[in-house]
Amino acid sequence: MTARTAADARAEARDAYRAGFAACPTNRLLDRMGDKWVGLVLKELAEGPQRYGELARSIPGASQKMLTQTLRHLERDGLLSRTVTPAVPVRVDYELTPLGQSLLPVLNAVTRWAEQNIGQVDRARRAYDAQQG
Amino acid sequence: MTARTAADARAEARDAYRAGFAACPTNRLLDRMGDKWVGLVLKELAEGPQRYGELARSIPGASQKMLTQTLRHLERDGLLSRTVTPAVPVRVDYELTPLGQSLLPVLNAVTRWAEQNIGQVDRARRAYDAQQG
DNA sequence: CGGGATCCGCAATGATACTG
DNA sequence: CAGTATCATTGCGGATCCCG
Repeated sequence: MTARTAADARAEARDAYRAGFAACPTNRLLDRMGDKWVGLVLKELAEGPQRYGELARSIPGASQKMLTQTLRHLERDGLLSRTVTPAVPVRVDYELTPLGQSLLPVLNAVTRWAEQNIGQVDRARRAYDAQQG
Repeated sequence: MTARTAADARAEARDAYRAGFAACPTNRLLDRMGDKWVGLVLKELAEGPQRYGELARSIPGASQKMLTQTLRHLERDGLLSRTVTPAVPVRVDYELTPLGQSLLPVLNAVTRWAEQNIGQVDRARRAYDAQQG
């Protein structure tokens, strides 16, 4: 059948919308910042360059894999730079780029809102949960 | 064996750290905002109250399930209110609460950075990909 | 020291059908 | 109209072993 059902139309609209959605800068950024360890890594590097091991010790919650993956993503996006110093043993330093530093104020805005309003959120959550299990 | 291996110690450190991590307001907020459709929904409701169907049409990329789930989460966190008007057919309106509105400037900060810097991010990404496939 | 490679479980996401 | 219920998928996050 070549009949165009309503479902087909909806599916097409979805796909078209999602193409635009994936390209939307805001959502791309939110997606990145929503990555579990991105916020922590940026906060750590905000205070200065650090070696891989230092980061790993500062953020013991992240597995090696996730820490490396997070660092690679941020490097790919140009938010931080990775510097390898050939020696024995090898030394690798991570540092925020100017672009990465320009993101810090945004991150701080998020942090400030979160700290100031987390109480209200928790109260709302308790009220919601109490009212209807 | 009751021997305490280094792996055990690391596992404990991880768990302890993660408990604190889960409680960190910033990460909780980033997690929520990172939810795929939260940004879109907030942007839509920023312009005024809307009915469920309006939202669904404005955001065709989201399935019914995900839209409803997103709305429920935001309602639970006290960021928006859900008003049911008993009628035939039923009418349900969603509206940002003051708390939800107070989050808009933060979201706008994210949007502004994203729009201004997405070009650099894309350039960095192309450079990274070109250099090492 | 700073990873890479691999395998795995589970939760997030989604498509579809049905309901008050 | 505004959902709920159900089932399928997939990929994130993680554990573990190995390497230069």
